[in-house]
Amino acid sequence: MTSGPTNISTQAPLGFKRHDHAACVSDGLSAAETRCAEDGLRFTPVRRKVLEILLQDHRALGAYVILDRLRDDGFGSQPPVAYRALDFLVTHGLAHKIERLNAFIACAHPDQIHAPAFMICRMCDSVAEAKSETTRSALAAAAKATGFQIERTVVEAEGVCPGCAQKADV
Amino acid sequence: MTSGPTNISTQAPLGFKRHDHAACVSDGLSAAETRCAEDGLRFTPVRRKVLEILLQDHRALGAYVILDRLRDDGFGSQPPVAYRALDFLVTHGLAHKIERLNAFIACAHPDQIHAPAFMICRMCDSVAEAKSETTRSALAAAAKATGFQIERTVVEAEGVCPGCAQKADV
DNA sequence: GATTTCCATGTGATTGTATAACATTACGAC
DNA sequence: GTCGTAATGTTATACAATCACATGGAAATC
Repeated sequence: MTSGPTNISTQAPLGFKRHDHAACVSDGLSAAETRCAEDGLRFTPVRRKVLEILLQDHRALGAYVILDRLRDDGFGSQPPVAYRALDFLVTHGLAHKIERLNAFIACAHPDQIHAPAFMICRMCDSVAEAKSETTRSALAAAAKATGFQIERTVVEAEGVCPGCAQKADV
Repeated sequence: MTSGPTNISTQAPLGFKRHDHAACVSDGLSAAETRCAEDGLRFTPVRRKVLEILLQDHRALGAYVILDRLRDDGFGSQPPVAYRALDFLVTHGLAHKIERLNAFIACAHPDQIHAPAFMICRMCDSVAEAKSETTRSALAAAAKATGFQIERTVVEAEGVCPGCAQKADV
């Protein structure tokens, strides 16, 4: 493969922006390795493979799609194989579940603790992760008023991404 | 049953607050009737029954639980019966889906258009609906920055409700 | 009032999502 | 090495959601 200093090797179709997508995958995997080493977690082959699969798309993948790809690579082929790896990744902040879609996506900011917010395009299925501290604090205020203790938040917006909006406007 | 003017007939265990729960059900049903009459919608027996079932709990019910209760009352027993009624209620703002639980709950403010936010207690499974305009606007700001057009939002907080927190503290 | 049309319901079958339960294997601590 | 624990493999099953098609009933049209 030819590659210059700022070569856009894999023209990522999605994520709302063009970017060097090969870097997403390798950076994501090495960030996860570092993180697991620091925290004494075992970044086993299945877990690594599932994260790699997730990193390849800026869209949410259903557990059974992931399972199919695992099977292709010679891993176990029953649902728990995929679900356990996904549980691990989600628990340790390396991936997120998109509740609206019953699907999973690699974390875009694995280096920091955060309460994520997502924007889901209903036309191209791409999913973007936003750091939404403001949203979180607004929720926290509402909860405080009633004495509710928040442990986890789900914030997902469904709509049309910039790219698809442009195409639809024509 | 004895009953005074402000009798709390059914001591509602949940919803984060004690209240006259019988009123929740009857008020909810009549609000729905009014609403459907105004908008020329058909508030059929199945739809009415499903809303009544939802109103009886301040918790989210899975589609199959609802289906079981429908069957007990002599309605159709196949999944589509429940899902169609739920679709109707959700579409017209009389109920909401809690994505985190893949379950449904009656709307607490059926009289106004709103983007709801929910607080889900992981200990007692009760769900409270908050009017959270601030949360919505925070999300809108984040979306505007990237050019994303929001059509629908999912805002759900999971944690511990005041009542359960108190019990756990002991 | 009969007919047409549309919407709602009933039913069977199927697909997708998720977990329970249990056997087996690999790893790390001692 | 062996022992406890964590991870994986596998079977089976529960729960969630939709498809496709038949039936029935209300309202609109004529």
